[in-house]
Formats: sequence, C-alpha cells, structure tokens
Amino acid sequence: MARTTGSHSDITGPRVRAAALQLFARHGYAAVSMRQIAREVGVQAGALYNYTPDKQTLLFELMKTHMEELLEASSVRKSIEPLEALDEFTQLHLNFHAERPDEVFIAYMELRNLGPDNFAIIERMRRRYEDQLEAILRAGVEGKVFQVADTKVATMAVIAMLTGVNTWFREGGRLSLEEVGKIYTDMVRNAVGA
Amino acid sequence: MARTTGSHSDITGPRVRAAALQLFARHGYAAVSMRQIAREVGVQAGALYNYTPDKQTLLFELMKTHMEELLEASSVRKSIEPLEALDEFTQLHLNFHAERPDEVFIAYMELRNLGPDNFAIIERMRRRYEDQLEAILRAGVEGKVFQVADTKVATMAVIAMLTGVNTWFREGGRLSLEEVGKIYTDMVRNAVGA
DNA sequence: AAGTTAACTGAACGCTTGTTCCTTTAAAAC
DNA sequence: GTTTTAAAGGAACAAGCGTTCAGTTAACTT
Repeated sequence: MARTTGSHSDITGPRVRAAALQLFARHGYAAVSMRQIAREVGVQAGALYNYTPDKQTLLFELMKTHMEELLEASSVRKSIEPLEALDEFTQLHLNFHAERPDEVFIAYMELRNLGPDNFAIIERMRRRYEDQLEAILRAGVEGKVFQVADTKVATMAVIAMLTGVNTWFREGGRLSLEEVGKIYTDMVRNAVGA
Repeated sequence: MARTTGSHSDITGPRVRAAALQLFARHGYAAVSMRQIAREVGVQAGALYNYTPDKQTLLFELMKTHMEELLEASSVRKSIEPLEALDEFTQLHLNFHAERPDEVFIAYMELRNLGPDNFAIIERMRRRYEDQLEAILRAGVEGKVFQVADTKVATMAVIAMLTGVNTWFREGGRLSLEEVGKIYTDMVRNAVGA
C-alpha cells in the first residue's frame, strides 16, 4: 500500500501538528516518539517527514506559532490609560492562555529541548511580550497611578501569577473563566498598588 | 575490574542522587539516561541499581524528599497574627526555593513522568503545603485584615507569583535575595488586600 | 486515457534505552 | 590471616529510537 484514499497534505499537515501538540503537552517532548505521533495521525512514521524536517523543528514550529499568535493578540492595544491597559492585559492573558492549555504548557516546559538558536528566537519573543506589560507598569508608575518598587520584578510577578491559572483552572469547574477574570483583575491591580 | 579503591555506599548513594538531580533539572527526566547519570558519578550503569530499584523511583525519591523538607520547614509556624504569618510564609517560600532551584524545577516539571501512585503521593504533599497558606488567608479574611474574593484562588495566585521568582532570579544579579524578598512581601500583601 | 506527481508504506540503518546477571575485587569481620 | 560481604564491572538482553529511502498507489493534469 502507499497513498491512501482521501489523503491530502492540507489535512495531514495540521493533524500532525495537532497530534504532536497534544502528545508533547501530555507526556513531554523527549518522552514522545515519532511513531507515537504517526500512530495518532494514522500514518507510518516515515510519512511525518513530509511535514517536518525533524522532530526538533516540529516542536519549534509549535512554540513559534504560539508565540506569534500571542504577540499578535496582545499588540493591538491602543494607547490608553495605564489602569485600563493593565485590566485589558490581564483579561487578554487569561483568555488567550485558557484557550490554549497545551500550547502554553509546551511553551513553558519544553524550552530546554530547543537547540540554542531556536531557544534564542523563542526567548526573544517572550521578552517582547513581557516588555508590553512592563511598559504599562512604567507608564502607571510615572503617572503615579501604580506603586511598584521595581517594574521588572512586578512584571515577572504578575505574569507568573496569571500564567499559574493554567495549572488549576478547568472549564466547568467551581468558577467560570469570567469569575476568575474578575478576581485576578482585582488581585493584579492590588499587587501593583493601583 | 570490579569494586574500586575507596568505594563506599554512603558516598556513592548521595552522589547518584545528586547527579540525577542535576541532570534531570537540566535536561528533563525523559531525556536523561541511566548511563549519563552513571558517567557523572564515575561508575557503570549497572551499579546504579544498588541504589535505586529503577529510574522512576529515583525521580520519585528526589521529589518526595524535596516535598518532605518543604513541609517540615514550613509547618513549624506557630499561631501568630495573619499578617505576620503571611510575611513569614513569603520569606520562607522565597528562601527555601532560592536555595533549591534544581529540586523546585523537577518538582514542578516532572510530575507527569511519575506513575499514578507516586503522582498521587506528591500531589497530596503539595496540597498540604497550599493548605497552610490558605489557612493563613482564611484567618486574615475572618479577622478583616485581608480582603480576597476567594481564598483558594488567592492561594494559587500567591504561590504562582512566588514560585515564579525561580525562573529569573540568579544569585549575584541586579537584586539580592533580600531585596527581592522585600519587594515580594509588599506585593503579596497588596495582592490579598492587606 | 495516459502521464505526472504528491502522499504514503514498509523495511532497513546504526544507536541508544532500562534493566539483569554473573564475575571480580576491595573492604570489613572474625 | 582467612573468610565473608558489599560494591562495582562489564557484557548481554529485547525493545525502541530518529531518520532515510526505494517502491507503490491515489489523485490531479492535460
């Protein structure tokens, strides 16, 4: 047998990425084999190499796509007041990350499995995201509407706090995402002395 | 050759754990082989099995020891006022985690590589730690000294915020651990409306 | 209807994996 | 000084790894 009925690059390509995403998130990059991914897609391992040059690039592309989407989603913010910008950042971070638990998990956990060049690229994108929050905090400090001892530290603290939601939040649990959003909006405001 | 000059169980045992700890933290459990660990210790792979029944147990014991130490260090807290208890919790968490970056990394990242039984044990210990902070927050809410909408959510938020320090803090960097401690004490207080 | 191409199979490559086991040797016990 | 024992060596096991590639077939082009 070879080419199977209804086989198409436009279909299999995304399915490869989807399977890799789920398996990497669930078991970790190093613990997942190309044969496992292939089995999930319903294809032989060799066929995967029509869609990625190697396993490492498959991981990198998943992370890169995720970071690109994050940067695009967050950079549309107009120039508004610091407090409003902070609330908006909180909501965006929460919603964006809640919709993509697998991507977020990978982006945080599999950095060490990237080669040095790929690592540097992803790291740069993450820095760009952090810089957006820091700019908001700095504007707020200048305008005397926030009180933080160190904007860089506050940036890291707020992002860690927000991203931590992904470790426990589950749709259909005790709280809705909207309720969680309200609670965190307040806590973030308080944390930066707003 | 077999037993080498100066070989001792009391020496090799800890060295095996130390090597595993460092390698697991650096490259991830799944990416590290028993032969790598053995090479680091200066021993053949087979000799490792004098010190652990298998690779999985080696990981589990590292995590279990870490959690036991964390629980012991944090449970000595006497009955004091909520605000003082909160500050003390912040300091203890920061110091304890700053001293053990490898252990912390593993405890957070390698949970998925534990078998179901081992996972349940570690998870229970983590819950016990979280419960300590939640008790403090609840006492503070009852005494009207904290204002939080949801103590469980606040607990997770504060712990995520504090643990996040390990992703960027390095001894000898721009800020000392003491300075970071002061900043976080304030931010944590603010976050819970103290 | 014939020819071309994209998609996939299936086998093979050399290597590494966790773990077991018998042997050898240094240290401890007597 | 002899015997016992603990510690490590080193080879072997089957299984799995990422990756390559020649061969096969369905789908598209003309």
